[in-house]
Amino acid sequence: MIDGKSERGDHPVERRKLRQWVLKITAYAERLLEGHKDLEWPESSIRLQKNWIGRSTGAEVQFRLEGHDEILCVYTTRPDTLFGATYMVLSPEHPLVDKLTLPEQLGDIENYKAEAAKKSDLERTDLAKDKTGVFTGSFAINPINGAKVPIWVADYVVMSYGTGAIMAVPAHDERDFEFATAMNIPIQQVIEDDAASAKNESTQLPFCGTGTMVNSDEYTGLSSSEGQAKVIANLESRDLGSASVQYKLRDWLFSRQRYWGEPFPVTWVSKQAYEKALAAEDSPFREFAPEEPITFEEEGEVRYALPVPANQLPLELPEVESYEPVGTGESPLAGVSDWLDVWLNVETGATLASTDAKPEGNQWVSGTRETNTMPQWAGSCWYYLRYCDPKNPNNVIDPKVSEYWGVPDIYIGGAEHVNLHLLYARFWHQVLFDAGVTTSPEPFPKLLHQGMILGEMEFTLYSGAEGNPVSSDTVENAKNFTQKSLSESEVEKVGDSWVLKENTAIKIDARSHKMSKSRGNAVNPDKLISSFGADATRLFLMFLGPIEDMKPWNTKGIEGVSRFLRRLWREVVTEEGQINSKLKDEHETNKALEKLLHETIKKVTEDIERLNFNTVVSQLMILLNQMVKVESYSKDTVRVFLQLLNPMAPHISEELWKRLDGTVSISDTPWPWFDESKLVADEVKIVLQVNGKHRGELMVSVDASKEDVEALALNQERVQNSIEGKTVRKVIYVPGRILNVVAI
RNA sequence: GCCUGGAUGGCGGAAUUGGUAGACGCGCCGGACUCAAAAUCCGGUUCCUUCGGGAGUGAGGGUUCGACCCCCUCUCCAGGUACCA
Repeated sequence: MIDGKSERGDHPVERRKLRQWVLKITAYAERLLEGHKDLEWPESSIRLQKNWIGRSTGAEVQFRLEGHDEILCVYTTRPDTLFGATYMVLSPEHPLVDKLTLPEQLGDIENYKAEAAKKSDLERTDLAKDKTGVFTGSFAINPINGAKVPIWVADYVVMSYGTGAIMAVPAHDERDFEFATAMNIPIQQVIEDDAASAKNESTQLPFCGTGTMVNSDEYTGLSSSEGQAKVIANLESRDLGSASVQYKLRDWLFSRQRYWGEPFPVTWVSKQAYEKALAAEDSPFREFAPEEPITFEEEGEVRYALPVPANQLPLELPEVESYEPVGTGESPLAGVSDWLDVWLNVETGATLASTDAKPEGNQWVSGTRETNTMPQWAGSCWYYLRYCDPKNPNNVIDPKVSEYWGVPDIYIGGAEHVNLHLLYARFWHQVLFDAGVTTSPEPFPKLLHQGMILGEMEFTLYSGAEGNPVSSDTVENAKNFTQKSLSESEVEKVGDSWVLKENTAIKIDARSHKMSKSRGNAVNPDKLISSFGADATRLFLMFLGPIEDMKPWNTKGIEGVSRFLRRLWREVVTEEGQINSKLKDEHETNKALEKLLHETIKKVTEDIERLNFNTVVSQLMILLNQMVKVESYSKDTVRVFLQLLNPMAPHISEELWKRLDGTVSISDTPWPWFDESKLVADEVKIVLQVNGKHRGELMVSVDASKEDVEALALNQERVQNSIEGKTVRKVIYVPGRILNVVAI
């Protein structure tokens, strides 16, 4: 939406009350938080969901109203600041606003409400700079000390959180402080900042932390946390409040006013029809009927939501000529009258189009189908279960099948899904778990966010109106300058910045951008595959860097992995298509190569487990480089190499495997194992340091003692030179790694 | 504003437990092969250097025999989020 108009088509946008369906995700808020502890997810993603669910603890406090019988209930996380409540605020939509508005304030309040209604939620928060509000003329009584506090209406309080009303404590809340200052409302300090007091300073208001209570009668001197408990206890004893937990999470609006999407399996009927449908013991309607009927009033008549019985499912969308809106804000389905209006048999559930004549018998009643449809989440929240049992006509998934397959081992997806899909799917899964459909409590035990691949590095030169080049660090708004993209040969790096070669005073903007159509920097994988093959393309994507990182693309880099694969091919197959004669039938005899092979098995196995694919590729390159260097090696060594490569480059590894007399497919062979004993060398390299500085290295046998190594080290010329004229104070020896001589 | 990541050669990155910083690859430089090119192979490639060394992982400080790694302060970049009482 831009300036009150839709971005597409420029239509005016307005808010309208609509009948909607919501899923009660708030009932699972606690479960969704609780479940986090068993998830192997990035810390930051768990934190994101936690913040989104937004659990807070505090108290509901009841304020009596002067001259009214109603009670004004507010939610606060800081009952310890109750003595500092110098005014109250109602959200403009709060139901008590009209009642509390005195006649002389009526005009102002009405105007203010109208203004607030015009603003979208976004605008209301966008215009957060200056606080606005209007006094109602009424007062509330503070339950803790009987003080009379004025009641205001302001849009910085929203109806959808807590009770839609607050007690305002300007001394200890930034927003209230801002508002009170603007409206000239008294500010009463009731908490002291302990850190400031310790330094003999006075508390800087607004002070929003916890501290020591002051100006609070018998509570003065208590810590915030003690005070909170005592204030709540006091209120509870007088039935004027109670401890309370609130969530930011709202119930989930699950209906859409469009054609596409699963229609809600509900028929709206009269009260008589509804009761009749549920009366019979064996009624097919009973299975899905809610405990309390769901109703709404339409043109003075109350309509009852009768669930479509199982024998009528699935309810499918009607074939229609047009998906155009009907103009009322309802779904296009509301215009498909031969689908919309039905004759319903309240005993059997049978449903006929209303274009047919009404069948005989008083068990047939008229009904109207629900026209809202479901959002795409209706499918995306459980597909991973359904994939395991896609043809099951009776259930989402057979619980036995669910138990066999379990849930996805790992979910790889963007972080933008954390507060949408991943939260929604967890909710659905928990509901299905409670219903006994699935046997695992959580759908995605392990989560990984892959990083985005950016376009190639671009060098951009900015020029002013006269075509004069401008240094990029002086450019604040790029739109005011002409941009020219430069090739790498026109720029060079000086210090930390990229500059123009011909004028090194001009800095160049050098960065990678998101791949996008508009920028034209997208890379077509089909082209890569046709030039380099699918194996090289896969391998390069993995070689680029850590999977979670955002990385710039560099098409030239694919040459490297392509060469690696071609070199491997040449190692195994000669130009004539024969197996290379350097590959021997006997077991590996080259000790050094065998050691490297086992190191590679270990590293590849562990790195795949950790999803460190880039280092898997590096390690395989190291091994191949060594194989190329030596004169000959065993076919077994190549076979293991191919097995390790197989998950990364399945085609070439399978082909070479077959050429090495592989009878079964390489992917059916067991993963190679490494022999710990093959990893230990007879000799190890010890790095020699003097005062932490590298001063040479030494090969010693693995079981050399500290004394032996020390003696050898002190014999080295470079070591001697470094300690000349100094006294050796200490020698630190890390077996197999390092010997550090500390000399002063 | 707040929260979360991150910063290492010309570039992508490696260093998994505090123990040789720059693995592996790209690019670049030099050479071999070739009539030539492609392909391939060999050598070099952090910076400075008086060739002994010295400096170096965004900046500054600290802990340690030893710090890319731990602690403090700051800068920049990326992502998320915002009247939630």
